Amino acid sequence: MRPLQHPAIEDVSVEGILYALSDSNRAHIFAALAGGSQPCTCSQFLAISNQVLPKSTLSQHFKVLRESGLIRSERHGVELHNSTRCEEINQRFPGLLPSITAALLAQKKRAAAKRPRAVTSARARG
Amino acid sequence: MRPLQHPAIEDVSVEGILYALSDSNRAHIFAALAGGSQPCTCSQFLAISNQVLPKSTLSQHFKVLRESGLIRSERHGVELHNSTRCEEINQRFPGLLPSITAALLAQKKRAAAKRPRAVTSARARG
DNA sequence: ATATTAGTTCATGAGTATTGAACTAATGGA
DNA sequence: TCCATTAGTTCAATACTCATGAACTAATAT
Repeated sequence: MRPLQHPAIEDVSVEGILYALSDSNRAHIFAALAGGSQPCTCSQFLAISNQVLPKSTLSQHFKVLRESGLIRSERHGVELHNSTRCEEINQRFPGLLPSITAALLAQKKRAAAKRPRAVTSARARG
Repeated sequence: MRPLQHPAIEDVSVEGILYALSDSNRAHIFAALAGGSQPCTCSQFLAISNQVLPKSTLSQHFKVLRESGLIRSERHGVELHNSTRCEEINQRFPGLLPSITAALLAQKKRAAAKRPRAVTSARARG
């Protein structure tokens, strides 16, 4: 299995970051990684907000996050340990990730307040 | 010609905003609208950073920006006057747009410093 | 009326996303 | 050592989305 590729921090683009986080599932994964203190495996996200994702799909999402520079993945035995690259990115683009994370959280809270028990659709760009 | 559709501010999603701005051309257009003091027409952007865009493509880009809630377009005679909805959005998602705009600007400056005279490619997500 | 200008819609080819199935690689037993 | 299990990747097929030339609409001017 070929080694995992991570872009150098100077090759990380704003557009790439925005694109990676423009998908609800990826945004969810990233928020969870950013919020937690420990690196997470991919399969911890096989279920996201009431929907089950095929693992091939999940693998692609992690690949997009990794190639955008948002996360770092390290192989430990059979699993991957994923963590964010927030510090590096925050140095390069100060305030960008915190404000996106805050906005996603605000949106989530508001949605939760509006519809007590419902399903969040993926790729809802409207 | 059917009237232009703008989402209500409470229907604007973070994902939609991030997606709209994940394209270099749209990000460029939005930054210009945000930076300038006057509403701009679409055709002012027929040329963007050394490349010429077909007007059908440009029309689609404005549609995406409009439907994401980032801009408002008003018909004045035969042309559209486009302006941002930054104030509304900043109230709903404080700090989000300023930090994205700042990051795009920082990236642009850095790129300009690195390559004295070159062409910026569209949809560069790497 | 006709021409011009600004922007939209449509059709199509190119590109990208999703996902089941097959695969690889690491590890843990018999 | 060999087989099973587990975690994740790759492949292939289908479905979807994007970019763009051509045809169109609507407003204005001549």
